[in-house]
Amino acid sequence: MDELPRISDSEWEIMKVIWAKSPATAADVIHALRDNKSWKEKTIKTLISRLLQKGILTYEQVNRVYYYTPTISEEECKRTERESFLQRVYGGALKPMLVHFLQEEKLSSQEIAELKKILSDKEK
Amino acid sequence: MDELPRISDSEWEIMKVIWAKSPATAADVIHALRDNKSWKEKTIKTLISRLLQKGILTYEQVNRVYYYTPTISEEECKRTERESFLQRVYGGALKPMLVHFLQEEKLSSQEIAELKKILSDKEK
DNA sequence: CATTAACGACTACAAGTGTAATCGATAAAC
DNA sequence: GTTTATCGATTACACTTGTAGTCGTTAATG
Repeated sequence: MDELPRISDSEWEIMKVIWAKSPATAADVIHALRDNKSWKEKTIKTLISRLLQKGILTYEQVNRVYYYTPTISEEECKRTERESFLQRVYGGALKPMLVHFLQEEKLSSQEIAELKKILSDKEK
Repeated sequence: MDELPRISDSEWEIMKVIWAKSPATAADVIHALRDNKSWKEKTIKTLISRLLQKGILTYEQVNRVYYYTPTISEEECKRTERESFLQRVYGGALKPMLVHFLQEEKLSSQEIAELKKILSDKEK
């Protein structure tokens, strides 16, 4: 993969569904998003088409049903997004970003313990 | 401020300069970005105009020199971006996002210590 | 078989973005 | 004073994004 194309906000919604249910049909996606998104079916179809064009999805046709599969892993996309967010908003400065998130958001004490453990492990 | 408009990637570059040097002229921005961005002056002017239109900048004219000032604080914009990133990519799940960042990126042992302290304080 | 329903393909269209160039006014330089 | 250099305002233009609608084919229904 030479250059990974941008995935827009709306496209992310589609991708999250398809990553979760890997060979997914358009109907699957429509069904999965029916409740939390007020998109028309056609809108979802359009987004899927664009993801195909961008090469982020492929499909396999079985009895005239299209099964869509991601060509990029969710982890890879997430990493790209993390990098781009970190760069764009914090100029790449990791610690200040983490501090903001930690101070701003809520975490259970169990989650805090896990994070501390990760940090300790990292400390080596 | 009712609805805060989106700040695009390029616009962020401009804003970072202006936040850093609060009443800034176009020349200041052009100068600050000359090295790491290959934008033409006109491009920077356009971006500044759009930020004005969006109401994210105001200007004060002193002897035909325009001094631009942000109307929104950097912290507020960062918070918005953090929220949007967290929501879009991780569906709002804070801990997994933090785990990814912690595992993937480099931190000095001092930074690790600081983060652990923040976590401990949070634990209360 | 003919009608209809469903699906993907193609078309639509305005707003936002990246990336500038041109225009018009005015200030600085001769 | 006239020319020129600046500066912001206006215009340009293709691509992306959000948000669908229409078309043509084919499958299911009757």
